[in-house]
Amino acid sequence: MRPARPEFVPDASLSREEMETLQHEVAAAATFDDDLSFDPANVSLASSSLVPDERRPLVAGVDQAFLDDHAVSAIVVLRGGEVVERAHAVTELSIPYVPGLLSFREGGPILDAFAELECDPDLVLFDGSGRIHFRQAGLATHMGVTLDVPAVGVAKSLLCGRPRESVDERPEGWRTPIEAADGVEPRDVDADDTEEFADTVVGYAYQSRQYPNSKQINPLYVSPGHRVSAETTVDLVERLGGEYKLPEPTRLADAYADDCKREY
DNA sequence: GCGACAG
DNA sequence: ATCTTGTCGC
Repeated sequence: MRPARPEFVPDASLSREEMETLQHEVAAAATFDDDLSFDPANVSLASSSLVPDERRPLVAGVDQAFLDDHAVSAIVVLRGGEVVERAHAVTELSIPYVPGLLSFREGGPILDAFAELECDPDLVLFDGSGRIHFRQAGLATHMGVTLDVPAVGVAKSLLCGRPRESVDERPEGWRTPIEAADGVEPRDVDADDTEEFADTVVGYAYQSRQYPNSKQINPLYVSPGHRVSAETTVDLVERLGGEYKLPEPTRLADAYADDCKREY
């Protein structure tokens, strides 16, 4: 799979200011409404289904592992509970991690792995934020727009924005909106409605797992990457959840990245 | 100036 | 993200 929008491919050699300018363009090109090729209700981890394969989406999980200055980017594609393809790439890293600019460090390596992928996923889960980002252009948004594929971001901690309610000690399945507050810029520069933008729901905190008598687990922070709404994003992550905290596609990609790293 | 900050 | 054994609990 190759970039549909080459002009948005993250370039690690850009200046910080140029990176932020590109992020504004990516955010302007992003769609935070549902524009899917499938019915979210047909998303499940069941290995067999009465629903014909054509209507069961190919869902990909993407994750990375690191060794010194190299990134191992891994992609695992599922149809229901079955793995239908895996791909990976080892890429040299050129810049350090900077909060808010993650896609410029890891985006290129991820696209290298996508170049190795034969199929075209109907949905991709990324490890990081999408719309929950200072300029509404987190890793999932940047990659989703560049590949023009429905994308969601799944992060283990909150980059910015504000949970509507406290996220402490919540039961499995619980969710609460993440509002833009003052940490997220509006996309429309001409808008004079920045006050109400603060109430915009840019994602959700979602308690995917909780063990009975064990230490409290932190929620996941999910957000739209591209071509999916915040509400559908949580629904999809819920439907793709298995026995662990991370949704199955992400968890499998995580394990596959580690495997590739060991034998490298 | 202070605090916050995906992976 | 990564360096890492045992250990507590379902």
